[in-house]
Amino acid sequence: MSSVFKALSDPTRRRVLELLRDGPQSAGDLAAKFDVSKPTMSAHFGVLREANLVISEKQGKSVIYHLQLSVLEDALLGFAQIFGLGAPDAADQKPSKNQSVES
Amino acid sequence: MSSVFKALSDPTRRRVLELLRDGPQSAGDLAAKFDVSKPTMSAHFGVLREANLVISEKQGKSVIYHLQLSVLEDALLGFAQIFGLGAPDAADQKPSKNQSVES
DNA sequence: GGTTTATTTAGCCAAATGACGAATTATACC
DNA sequence: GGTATAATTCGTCATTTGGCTAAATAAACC
Repeated sequence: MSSVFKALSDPTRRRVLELLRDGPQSAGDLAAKFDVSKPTMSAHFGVLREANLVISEKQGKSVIYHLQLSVLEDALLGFAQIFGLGAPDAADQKPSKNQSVES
Repeated sequence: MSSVFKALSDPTRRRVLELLRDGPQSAGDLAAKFDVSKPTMSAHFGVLREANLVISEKQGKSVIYHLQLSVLEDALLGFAQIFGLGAPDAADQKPSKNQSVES
């Protein structure tokens, strides 16, 4: 769980996740979209993999990365819920925090 | 914005935010709840302050820290929304991602 | 003014992080 | 088998991070 937030703390890695939102991509295709070396990107992928934010699947000589949305969801919304945040949708005015979150 | 995720990447700092959820607290009172030295805690407070996740108010010889919930909300839910996450409350079954987030 | 109390700053250290180029591994292609 | 391509591992480096103790600052109290 801490590994997820650690992974999210780097802008390059957050960007990778955003790119993966549009569908699985190979390590090379992803790396091509960044200004850093491939070994560096590989290290970033490793951090994301270890946090289970992505899974990798070897296909031919490529490695395809898939986003694991559920892990991101659990971390982000799980943590948000601790603070009574989340679900800014009821009607369309924020009902603020009168939902008796504490007590 | 990146500073917020950076701040959230440390478990001690996340814990500080959780404690602050129950109301403002002095630096000393907060520090007493952790196993690290006060200077170390002061550095953590500095990171949280710089990310605007907390604000500090000097009161007598103490410094009172307040949680800035809105900043946490913007970062967490804002980022979650990029992925079509958020609001797991409609009725009570997750309607999953049929909300046509992309296309 | 001097002392205690609360917090931060200064200076240091070890470990982790993000970056690189070079070398390695693994697969495909001829 | 040999070569090209894709990705990772290795070794190195500079910077950042999180921790500490000691010193400095700030406010209250006698």
